[in-house]
This record gives sequence, structure tokens and C-alpha cells, in this order.
Amino acid sequence: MQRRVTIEDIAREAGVSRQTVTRAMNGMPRISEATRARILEISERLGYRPSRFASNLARTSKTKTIAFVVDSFRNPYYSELAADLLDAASARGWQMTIVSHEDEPELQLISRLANQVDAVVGYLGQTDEAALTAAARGVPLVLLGRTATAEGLHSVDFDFGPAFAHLVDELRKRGSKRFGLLESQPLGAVYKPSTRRIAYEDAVDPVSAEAVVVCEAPPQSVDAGELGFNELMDRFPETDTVIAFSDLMAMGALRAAHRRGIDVPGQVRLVGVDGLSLGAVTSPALTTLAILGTAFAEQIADVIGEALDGAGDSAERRRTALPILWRESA
Amino acid sequence: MQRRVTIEDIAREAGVSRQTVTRAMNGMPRISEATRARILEISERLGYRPSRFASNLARTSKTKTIAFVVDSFRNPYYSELAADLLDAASARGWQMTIVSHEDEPELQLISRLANQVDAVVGYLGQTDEAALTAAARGVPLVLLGRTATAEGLHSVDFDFGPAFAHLVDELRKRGSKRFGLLESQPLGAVYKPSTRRIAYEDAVDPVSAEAVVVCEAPPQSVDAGELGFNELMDRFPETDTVIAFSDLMAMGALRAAHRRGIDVPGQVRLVGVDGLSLGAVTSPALTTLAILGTAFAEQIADVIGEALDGAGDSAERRRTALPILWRESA
DNA sequence: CTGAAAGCGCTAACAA
DNA sequence: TTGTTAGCGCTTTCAG
Repeated sequence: MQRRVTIEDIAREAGVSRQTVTRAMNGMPRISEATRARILEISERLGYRPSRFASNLARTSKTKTIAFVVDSFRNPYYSELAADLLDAASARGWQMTIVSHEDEPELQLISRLANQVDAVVGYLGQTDEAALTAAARGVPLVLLGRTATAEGLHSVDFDFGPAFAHLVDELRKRGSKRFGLLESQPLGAVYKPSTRRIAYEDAVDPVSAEAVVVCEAPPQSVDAGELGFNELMDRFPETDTVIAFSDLMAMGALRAAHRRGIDVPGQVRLVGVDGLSLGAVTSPALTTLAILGTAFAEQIADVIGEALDGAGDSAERRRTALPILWRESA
Repeated sequence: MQRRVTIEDIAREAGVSRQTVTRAMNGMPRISEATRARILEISERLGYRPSRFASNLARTSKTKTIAFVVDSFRNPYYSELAADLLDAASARGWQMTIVSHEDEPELQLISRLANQVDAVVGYLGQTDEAALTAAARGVPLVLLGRTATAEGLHSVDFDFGPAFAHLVDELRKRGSKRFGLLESQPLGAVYKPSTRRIAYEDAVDPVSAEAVVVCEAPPQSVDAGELGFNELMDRFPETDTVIAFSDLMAMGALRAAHRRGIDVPGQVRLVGVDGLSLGAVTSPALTTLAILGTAFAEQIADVIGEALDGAGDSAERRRTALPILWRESA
């Protein structure tokens, strides 16, 4: 392996000091155009590449980088959230790197990230909070979609309770009587009702609370939604309003409805959860309980900001409200 | 601003040397469990956060970070490409940061990135190659969707010529006679036929070559596709095969076809370009000239890899083939 | 098992 | 306009 070309080499070649090279390279003042041009020419000839670690170490204002961890980046929910977060991050002058942890064990991923970024945010599944904190080795961690309890752990969670209560209320005003629910479940896992489901059951009448289908195949997918909708309508034909726990599933339900000749929203109203922009291009466009959007991303960014500044003692914990995005399907 | 807590502070507090602290923090051997535990406790109490710049500077194997620059991350084409690229990057042990350049001038963005990452790859619009190279200050640049000519600039371009020839050929075999084309154009820009259009015109018969609609409103959008399809069918009712220059436009065309009661592929065959996974969930599913996929991402990653290793002298330039993804719409 | 010394490559502050 | 002197905070030899 070749020794790296440093400013030292350029300085020697040009017969100037390292400082002069720095000035030339970074477009700083107090240097003559002639020497700058000469140095630039030499650095190119020598194949010089600055070391960002060295420069950031020496520099007073260091660039902040945060890592956003998702399950799979192919899920539009994550990519849209990433887009929102990216905007919020660059508005604050941060870099954001996106990491998907397909196979790598979560704790290992976190400790790897810990010496590459200044904060880690994402949907982390690991429930042992002490282990998470330990793996982060002092780097702030912001958990999404759950509420942290351990000291020093930050989190932004959703307020599903009020959201479902409000949604069901509004739907009733529009004539909904019998609700049905489409939930999905990771393949082969032991079923455990989600916080969403619990919030939903609190919001609807007892009969509706029974009409729940838990889709088995590929969770959160369009196919799961299609399968689930069919099963739901077979088992609970009275259903006049279907709530799917993700927009992708709702899209599958929409497709199933088309195929069965069920008019949406004429015969069955359909509501998703997530707020995917994709939901706007289906026909009919999808009404949804919107998680995504600038508000959520800004809130996350604020939490990160405080975590970055804070000495690490006080932990930020927020709960975010979910507005209803009325479109055509309900 | 507080002075930062360093290993020095911990060492002093613990009454050991800095090296011992390093050993404790990084889980290195040759240290007793007792002192490790004590040091970890102290570092937590003091709120120590390692400096990734210092550690990477001192470390022999540095982590590589590449930046992927896109127009807007809300376009599924870019987010799917990002996902592919992310896989290729993490397989190589690289970090990837995604940057969208909404307002920031491109050259400024590049020179900013130049001291934060080890390579920049993306769809860069700037045509002045010398300016690009200068802005990158020695950091390798990989241009996508165009072919670089200047020295030291890498690129991965598409081979539209053979792709369209092959596509048109295959479609003819399936009975297509009259082709129509949907292109889109940035709002308010002077129209300049794309390389895709030129390749297309070379592939079809003269009459078909006339049937081209350039959509004006939001380029590459579903709406543009819908508008364009309507105009195309009004002006060229003989058309039996529509090629849209992006999958999103094709999705809009599909919607328009449904609304006009035109059966796809029965009356009109429809083909998109991009290979979005989204195209698999429309009904009928979208046939497309696939850009996306592991092959493209791997090719890009290879180019980046060589750029990262290479002394910067030889430039890698590749052209990638586009396979046809036959689904239901054609 | 622990410590001392010597950098990693660059920039800030000052002096010339 | 240029050079000098100190670091930035950490890890890597190599001794002890």
C-alpha cells in the first residue's frame, strides 16, 4: 500500500509551508493567486486527496452526521420518512447516512455506527434498553415508534389512542357503522396485539372490535392487504368501513375491492395508516392517518438536536399526534 | 461551549494512562476486567463521547463513506436506486450518505461534500466537466446517466440504443404496429430531445416516430403521464403501443387508460422505463425497460471501488444494458 | 497487564 | 503574503 500524499508532500514540492497549501486548497484568503494556482497544479499532479478526518479534527466546527436505521429501504414508508428527515437534517447542516440492517445483529450495528456518526435514530427492535445504551457507547440514540424508559435514551412515539378515537368518531359522522381491521404480523412470529390494535379496540364498538383479520404473509405488503381484505369481507360481510394498519395494505385492500366489484368509498370506506404520498395516486385516492410529513420529521430532528447538544443527562421523549389526511377513499 | 471530555480526562480521573482507557473503550485485550469496568463507569459518569474523527485519523483502517446525490428523494426511482446502491455499498463495508440538492448550487454542494466523504456519485446536471472536477478537489466523482469525457471523471451511462431496438423488436413480434411515445420535459425549459428519444426514433418506423407527446407539467410524474396519454390518444388514435419514458408516467397513462375505458394490454400495450418495483403492484402490472436492479448498482459500486483505489489517473467509464421486465401491460 | 512516546493529517493563531 | 508553532483526540508501536 502506497503512502498517502499529504499537504506536507505538496509543500515540499512547491517549496512553501503546509499552511500555504492549506490556504490554497480551501480557497482561503491571504495567498497570491500565483502560488495558489501553482499549488493546485502540483496537488493534482501528485494525486493529492485531503483527509476528511484530519481536517475535521483540526477544524473548530465539525460536521455532524446522524445515522437513520431502517428495516428495509425498499419499503416506501421508510424511504418517505427518510426524505422528510433528510430535509430536516440538511436544514440543520447535518449529514445523514441511511443504514438498513438486513442481517447484521442490531447491537453490533449500533456499536459499529457509534464510531462513525454523532447520533443514531431509527426503528430499533431490540427491547433491552440497557444493551442498546451500552452498545451506543455515549452516542445519543433516538428510538422511533416506541417510548424509551431507560435513562439517557431518547424517543419519539405515536399517540395512537387519540388518533383512532378521533378517526372512528369522524367516520361515524360520515355514516360508518361496522368497522373492520386489517393488521399484519411478521411471518412465523407469535402474535402479540400491537399498540395500534389496542388503541383501535378502545375506539370502536364491541361488535366491530371482533372484526379483525391478521394477515399472515409478507407483513405490511400490498399482497397481505389483498388477502386480508378478502378474508375480512368473507367473514364479516356487514363491514362498511375498513381500516388497514398501513397504506400498503390499504392499497392491497383497494385492489381486492376492485376485483370483487366493491365500490370504494360507496359500499366500503377504506382508511390506511402512514400517510404515504403514494396513496394520492391510487384511484380512489387513499384516506389515511398520516404519520409521515414535516411535523414528524421536525420533531425527530429537534430531539436529535437536543441530544447532540445536551451533555447526555436529560432524555427527550415525545409523542406525536397523527392528523387524518382525508382523500377520496373515506 | 463546554470543553469536550476526552480520554485524557478519564485517564486522569481513573489514575491510569490514556492507552488503558482506549483499551477499555474498544473492548481490546490486555486489560483486567476490573479496570475496564471502572473506566467504563467513569466514562459514563463524565459523559464521555469518543471523537470519530480522532479515532479514524489514528486508526489504520479508515471507514469509507460515499455520497449519493439525487434531485429529490421523493421520486421512487431515486429511492429504489438508493436502496440498491446501499446494499452494494454495505456489502463492501462502505457507509453511504444520501444528499438531495434541492436549492444548493451543484458545484457548491460538491465542494462541500468533498471534505466529508471519500467519493461522490450521482445524477449531476452540471455540464462543465472541468468545473465539476475542480469542485471535487481530488475526491473521485462518478456521474450517472451520462458519459464523462474529461480526464479523471468516472461515469456509468445507459445503453439506450440497443435497448429500444430490442424492445421495439419484441413488441412487433407480439403484434405491435403503431408506437406512441410519452416524454416529459422540465417546466419552462427549452425542449431538447433526450438521448432516449433519439434512440427510440432510431428504433421505430417513420410514422410511429411522429407520434410523440412531450408532457409539460411536473416532469416524470403520474399526472404528466395521464395528461400525456390523453393527448397522445386524441392526436394519434391508431396507436396500439405506448412507451412512456418513466414508470411513473406509465402509471399515469394506465390511470388515463382505465378512465377512457381502454383495455391494457388488450387494446393498447403499455411499457415504462425504470424498473420500479411499484410497477409490480398496478393492475395490470407494468412492463418496463429496467434500469434499476442489482446489476446496475453493482456496476456503479465497482466503478466507485476502482476510483477509491486508483491513484485517480485512469477513469472508469461504463455503459449498462437495460433488460426488459415483462409483466402484464405489454 | 500497563505506560511512554510518537504520530495520524490537518488548521488556528499568531508572528514575520 | 507567507511561515511558525501548537494543538485537535485518538491509536499504535514498543517498553516496562
